Amino acid sequence: MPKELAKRYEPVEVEKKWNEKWIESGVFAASDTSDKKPFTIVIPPPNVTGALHIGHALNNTLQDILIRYKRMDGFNTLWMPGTDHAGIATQNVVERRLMEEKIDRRSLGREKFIERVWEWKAQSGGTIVNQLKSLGASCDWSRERFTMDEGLSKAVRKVFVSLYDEGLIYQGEYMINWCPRCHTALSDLEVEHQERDGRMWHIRYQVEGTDDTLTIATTRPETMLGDSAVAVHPDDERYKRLIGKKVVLPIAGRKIPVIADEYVDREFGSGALKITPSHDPNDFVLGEKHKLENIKVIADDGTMSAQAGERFAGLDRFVARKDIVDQLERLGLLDRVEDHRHAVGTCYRCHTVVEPNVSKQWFVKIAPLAEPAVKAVEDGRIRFVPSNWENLYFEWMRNIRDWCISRQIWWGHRIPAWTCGECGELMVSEEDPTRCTKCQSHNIEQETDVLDTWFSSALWPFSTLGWPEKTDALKTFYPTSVLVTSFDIIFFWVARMIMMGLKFAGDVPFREVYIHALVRDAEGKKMSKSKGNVVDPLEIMSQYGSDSLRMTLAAFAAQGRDIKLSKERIEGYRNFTNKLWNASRFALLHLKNFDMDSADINRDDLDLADKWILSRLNKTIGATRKSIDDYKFNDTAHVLYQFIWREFCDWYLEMIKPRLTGDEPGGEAAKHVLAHILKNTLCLLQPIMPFITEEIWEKVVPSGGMLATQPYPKADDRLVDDVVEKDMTTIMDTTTAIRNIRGELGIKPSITLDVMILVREDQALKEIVARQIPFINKLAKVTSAILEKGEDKPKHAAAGVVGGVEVFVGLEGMVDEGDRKAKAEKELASMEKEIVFFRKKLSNAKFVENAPQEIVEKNRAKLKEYETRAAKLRSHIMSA
RNA sequence: GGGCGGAUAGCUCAGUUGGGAGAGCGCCAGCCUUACAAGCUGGAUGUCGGGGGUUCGAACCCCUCUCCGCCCA
Repeated sequence: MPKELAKRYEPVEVEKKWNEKWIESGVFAASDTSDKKPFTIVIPPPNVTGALHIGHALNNTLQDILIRYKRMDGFNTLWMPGTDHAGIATQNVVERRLMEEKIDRRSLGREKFIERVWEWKAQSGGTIVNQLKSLGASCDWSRERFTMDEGLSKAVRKVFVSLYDEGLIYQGEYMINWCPRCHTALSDLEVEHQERDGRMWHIRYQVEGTDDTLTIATTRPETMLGDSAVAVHPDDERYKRLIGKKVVLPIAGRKIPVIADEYVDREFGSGALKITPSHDPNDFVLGEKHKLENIKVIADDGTMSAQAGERFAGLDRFVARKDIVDQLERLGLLDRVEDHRHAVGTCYRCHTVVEPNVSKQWFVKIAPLAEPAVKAVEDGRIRFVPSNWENLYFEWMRNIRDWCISRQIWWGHRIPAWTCGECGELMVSEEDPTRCTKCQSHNIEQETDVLDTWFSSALWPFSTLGWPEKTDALKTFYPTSVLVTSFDIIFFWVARMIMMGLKFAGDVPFREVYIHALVRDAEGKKMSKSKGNVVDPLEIMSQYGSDSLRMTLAAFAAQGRDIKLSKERIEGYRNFTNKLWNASRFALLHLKNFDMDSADINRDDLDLADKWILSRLNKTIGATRKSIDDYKFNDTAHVLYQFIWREFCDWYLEMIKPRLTGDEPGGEAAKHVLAHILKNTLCLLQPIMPFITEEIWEKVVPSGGMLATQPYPKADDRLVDDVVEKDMTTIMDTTTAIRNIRGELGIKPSITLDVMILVREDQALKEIVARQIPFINKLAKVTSAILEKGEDKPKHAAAGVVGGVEVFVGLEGMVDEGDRKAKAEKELASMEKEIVFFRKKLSNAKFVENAPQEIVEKNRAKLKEYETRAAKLRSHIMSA
């Protein structure tokens, strides 16, 4: 027997309770060996030391909706959870904490520092996982992984070594992006370009042995100390005569050649380009081509190096810039200065301006990996949803450059390469060597660099399943079903997983990639702590409950558009949670002694409303399933919202009240249907709002299992009945027509009105309406009766016409005659407008000829309906 | 400079084989109506960014212009 619901829903307590119960009972656990069809998602691993932000909330809500739906629908469902070690970000956090103790990591030493990071991980690492749990994320938590776990680290080594052995990993001196603050190389992707207001300095270089000068233009005068040449276009008449000559570098006094290269854009700046191979990627390329000297004038910490000259060594690069400009000005070599807006590369972790730098790094040769990865998407083995992201993916993959994977930090997977101190032999191996493989010396040292965090993330879909071991989990769950993520990490992560999955796990890592929106603030700006415009999901969850947040996020998760979120928008769905609670409370009040397991809708005493709500339920089931299958979560939320609030609560519950309270027969049938609808509704809603539905379910079926393990409803087409829906619509419209008259004429709701209902032609409809009179009475607060043929229409009545039904609301002594007439005329006027519209359309021969018969008929029917309604109204106005 | 997305009610947004424009919030009016005032009932609201074209018919297809966002160089 069902139990009562508390008067109010208290989300915080309820959520805590179910989190514990779900996890204890193991309902989220997947089976490595099961006959059921698998459905797998690997979580995009959040930073282990991070905290849940609204983007996580959206990302994980959507995954959880899919997972819970599939679990209920009978799949062997695995949602693999875990966290990422987030090398640079985590190292930065720990460094900052050490700074508070006035400790520099270098003085602490590598080992001690790593210890501190592990300590910090132990201290804060559970936070985000617990936050995901409070969100309701139904991961198989027993399988939680971390990118630095032993197993995953083994996978990293194995991949590194085999790529190296195949020649796909190499070490070399190339131009990379250097963050002087994080003190590490970054991949191209990790550089964010920001538009900034800068300057363009035009500087005169003296041509050797003459009074002639050559003016170059630069946005970075401090790099001139490292210039190795000046380049001009070979066909540039202005400079042709200087090609092959030398110019004197101001301040430094070095002589550098003037070279010709078609790369130079004659229109840009002065048309003469200073070349600094050590500090500009394009100059680096030109430098290689023309065999120019690399002079590194900016050190790794962002200050000028000794090579920049004594006067500048140790100066910050931006201080040096100012200094150099001042000197040039004094020397009269500064031709002019222009304002110039340009893009500046910044570190994606700390937003320091990155310094292009030539240094020795490890790279992955990407082309051989990218090719099969492109093919996998081209031939549909991986599908992006929405599909337009495929273009972005192709675009990037076609222009992809080798991936710099070494980072000069300490926190991460240390590169498994060793160098012999005696003979210089380089050894790369999975196991730590104890001696040099060439000269047997024990004097060997491991590479100090660690790998880019994304290197290990790229293996996530199979490393978490036990690879390189051939585990049952891997066999059962790989390839995974879908990856859910946002577009900003398609390059960082999605593309790399595809490459690595194909290379090492022998198949695509996932069949589909669902790309969801970015969450922005109410004005559409990106949320950030510094702007102070963040919506904190934890605050929302404690204030409104996780379910309200989840429902809101789902409702706004339309494909292809960002989500603008604010508290007010969440309140609407908090109200919906409340509505669901109260409707369930009402239902349970009336189902006190009802055996919920016996709910039987195959009865012959069902009323119109019963059949209607069953028909609506089954259409809703179909629509809900389809929308989740299509990743249209906003549709899912919308369909359920409309069904529960507008149909179930507003109409069905109101209509069965007279039967439930015994004023009308049929109470038993109503209870069976009510129980059925309630149970199904909870099932349908569970993937989006797991907590409240589970809590209600416990009261609805105390003896049954958890809602999270119930089968997901399947639509039963036999219960879909369009005739019933049409009849019910007539009853609803009739009710609304009466309410409208009351409202428009300002009659108090407390007054019970007398209504006569006339159905002129349709005998079947007349019977249906007659049967529904008690319910119309209740819903519109009237006493109504069917007007028989020959009976007089009431005097002083306001008339309403709905389809085949006319209503006459008796208003004697209540309303001014003029008001009543005015209302009828207003309605007539709007109807006549419709009639004109349809007549015109139907009198167009071309329309009738060309439009599909179905559409023409539809228009004819509408015209006819409006004409009869208008005729009826007219006669009422005349006779009133 | 190249690419992608967006412009629909006051606000936020739905709207696919082209067939009389929708939701939520807000607004106006009226209500304690035995589940719910976080609620109930009724109501108002649109040159679907501008212009042109295709079509019997365009929010939707084509061209063009304007504005806004994002990504890449």
